[in-house]
Amino acid sequence: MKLTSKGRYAVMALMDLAKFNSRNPVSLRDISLRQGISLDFLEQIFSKLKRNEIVQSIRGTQGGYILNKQPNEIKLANIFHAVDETVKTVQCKKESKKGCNGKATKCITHNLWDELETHINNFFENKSLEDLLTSNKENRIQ
Amino acid sequence: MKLTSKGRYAVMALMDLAKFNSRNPVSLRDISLRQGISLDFLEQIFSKLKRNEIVQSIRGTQGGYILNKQPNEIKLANIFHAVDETVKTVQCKKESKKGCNGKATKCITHNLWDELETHINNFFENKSLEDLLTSNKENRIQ
DNA sequence: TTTATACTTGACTATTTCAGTCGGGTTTAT
DNA sequence: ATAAACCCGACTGAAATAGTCAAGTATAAA
Repeated sequence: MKLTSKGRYAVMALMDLAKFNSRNPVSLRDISLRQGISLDFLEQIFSKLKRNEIVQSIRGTQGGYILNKQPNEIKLANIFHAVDETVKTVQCKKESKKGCNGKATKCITHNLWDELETHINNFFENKSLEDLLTSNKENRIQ
Repeated sequence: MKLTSKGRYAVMALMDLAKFNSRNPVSLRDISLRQGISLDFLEQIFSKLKRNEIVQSIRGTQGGYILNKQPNEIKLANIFHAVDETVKTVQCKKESKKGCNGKATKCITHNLWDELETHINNFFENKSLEDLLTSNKENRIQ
């Protein structure tokens, strides 16, 4: 099981954004430099974040992005959902009509993955950007 | 984030094994047919399960595999560990000496992934094969 | 003792996903 | 005007995944 970089970068970038979000928009170039993330990749990510109304963009010189909500209103679940980071425990989820493994019935472990998915989603839904910022401040990391 | 088929198959196969484990060994061929998993792939998986002392093998005609422990002693964590299914939330784990993203310090989100990893591992460590069998029986699936 | 069943091992491969790159835009403050 | 920034879609190399394939060895049963 693994999380992809896209989701991780999205969280890193949004934390960065929240930290420097004092009035003025923050450019992706700045985030790219501070966090060590490819600028092109960041653009892809922010295009999705914008579409999902997590950030607003301001074009032109001196432009950049700003948060579209308060940090405590932005849950990890929202972020991951925005960048298509899904918790697909297992393929049987997709073709839920015909059942798993090509058979008519649900596979023997189906409920397990359901449960796990819920377990992980709970974690993501109870964690906001603000929570991350606070715990980050306490620990004095970067 | 996703779980691979190897881990899922391992769990399916062990549940199948536990169910039909009344005295006689169960052949991979039977499991393959019942669960719709490639025999060759099952062989790879069971080679690991054996190495990790989760199952025992009996060679020759009428041979097969049997569980090496009671179902309540086999946790999901053991199974996943055996088949190299790891919860790698994020790459910064690997090179923990030099820090994440190539910088000297931990990345801004490091603690988050640590926490998530713990959260998921708790789930796996508190779930045994027996638990799965019971809840499966209740739901009358397959 | 032959034979069929079943485990054992390691190399190979097609497909998909990931993480990013590249090349073109458009908008707007200065 | 021009440079800084956002915007957008296509492309690509590398790695991981999900198997396949081939060539064994062990053993129960006929």
